[in-house]
Amino acid sequence: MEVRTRFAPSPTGYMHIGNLRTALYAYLHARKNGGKFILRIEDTDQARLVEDSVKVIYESLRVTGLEHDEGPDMGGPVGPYTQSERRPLYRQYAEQLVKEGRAYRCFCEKAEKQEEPGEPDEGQSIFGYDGRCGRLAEAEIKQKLDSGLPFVIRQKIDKEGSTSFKDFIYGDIVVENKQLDDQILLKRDGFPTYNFANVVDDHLMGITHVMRGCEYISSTPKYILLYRAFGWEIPEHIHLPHILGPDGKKLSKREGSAALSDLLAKGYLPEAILNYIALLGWNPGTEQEFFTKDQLVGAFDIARIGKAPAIFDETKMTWLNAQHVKALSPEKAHELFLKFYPDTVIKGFDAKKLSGYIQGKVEKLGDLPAMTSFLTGFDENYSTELFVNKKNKTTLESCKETLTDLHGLLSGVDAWEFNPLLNGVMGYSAQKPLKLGAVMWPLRIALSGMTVTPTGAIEIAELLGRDEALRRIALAINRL
RNA sequence: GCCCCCUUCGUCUAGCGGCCUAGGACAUUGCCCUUUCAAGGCAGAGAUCACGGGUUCGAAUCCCGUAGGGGGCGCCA
Repeated sequence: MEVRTRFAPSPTGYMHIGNLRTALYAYLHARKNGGKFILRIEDTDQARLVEDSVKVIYESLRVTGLEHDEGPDMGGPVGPYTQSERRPLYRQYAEQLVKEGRAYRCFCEKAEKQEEPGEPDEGQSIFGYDGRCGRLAEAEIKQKLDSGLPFVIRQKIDKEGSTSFKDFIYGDIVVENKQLDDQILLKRDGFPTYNFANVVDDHLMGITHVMRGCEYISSTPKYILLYRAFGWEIPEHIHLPHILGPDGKKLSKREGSAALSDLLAKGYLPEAILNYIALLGWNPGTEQEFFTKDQLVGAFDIARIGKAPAIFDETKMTWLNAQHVKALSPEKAHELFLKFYPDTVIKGFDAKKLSGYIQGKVEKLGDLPAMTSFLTGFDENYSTELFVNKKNKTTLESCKETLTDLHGLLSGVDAWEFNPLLNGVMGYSAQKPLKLGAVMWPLRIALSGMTVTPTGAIEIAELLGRDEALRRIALAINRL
């Protein structure tokens, strides 16, 4: 049977990284098995519709390359793929259950959820519905209906016994039926709840593997009861452990890494993001950690998904991102860097050359402005203490001497290019004699005013150009 | 309150009864390289496998309990 997975986000306005991972796994599983990856929009909450948020979903899938085979934008054999357009279907199936006595109309007042949970009400549970409308007599129902009372449709759950299912990750899950609520299937406004729509749609759309966050694991028995009520085949259920923030709590927008857009803005490569989140809860069974998207497709296996929640560690993602940056072709890297360089760098310097020099050191593209600040934002008041370096045995005095020599030497260089510059400096260090590091250190400090730079002294000198480089060296000599 | 789930270095993880003196990666520390600080290479430190009982010749691996954490109990998804 063809594998069919789906990603079913609700349009909230941003792509949560946990949801993205769910999409990734569903995508990988479908691709790995030559199946179909379907996009379904779950917009059944009319009160929460966010303008343009469907676009965010399309855009997120596009930039990460998680292309779907069927969806609202391209159609497919089991459309429509937007739940708000499937309302008649849900009504039809809900009515069918009512007719069969597996669901009933409930005329009760809306039980507003308290915003502040506070102390749970003593005694009477605020949890669950007592099922009273399920015991209404035929005549009462007719009378309420005739008087135009609004109603919802609730699933009728026999409180005897228990219901179980086998989760692919978590194994057998058994729940006493008395724990199960007569959940609402169809809301007062005629829209289905998630609880109902997901079952109807997953079945109608032929989904073979239901992948979603493990917050649904407790309600899955209710879905199982629904599948049984309809006599539908139960798909494979694959509940995924959560991704947590550094504090071990839910990954929140405050961390600045909960949304895909945040990560992209910081300059993480889409492929690196996929690579990193794939490893949060899954491992290939080998020691490989660097994966392109295609390599993930090849290596992915739902059998190797773990059970424990994972903490999102931006440090490790940064490292992985650096690996992906290194793997880029120089042309591609430069093209991407261009989007992050300040205008002053692009206009004032050989940006292409710069990109080539620093590619191996870029961790995330958002660091580029700070990394290149020494070019345009040279701070002439840098501390002269920077010149003192134990390892290279440089002192303020030695640096002054070296720089004075270098200034004279470099002034005479014919072509201000990497090789002549390097040869000049190397010749000087050999002749002096001084360790190359002892020469390079003061030169680099003088040119950049920084102790750590994204590239070496010669490269910086070349990028700055003769006049500026010599000016900075002269400045350093004066200050020493 | 009731129910479900989870628990191996700081973090991501390997491990599915003997290969474990618990392996790898990030981070951290030190060394090396000397066409440069960095990057790269190498090495070290870091986990009484949450805790307590069992089962077994043998347990990180199986069973039970405890604790801690997470999730669910919405006319949200």
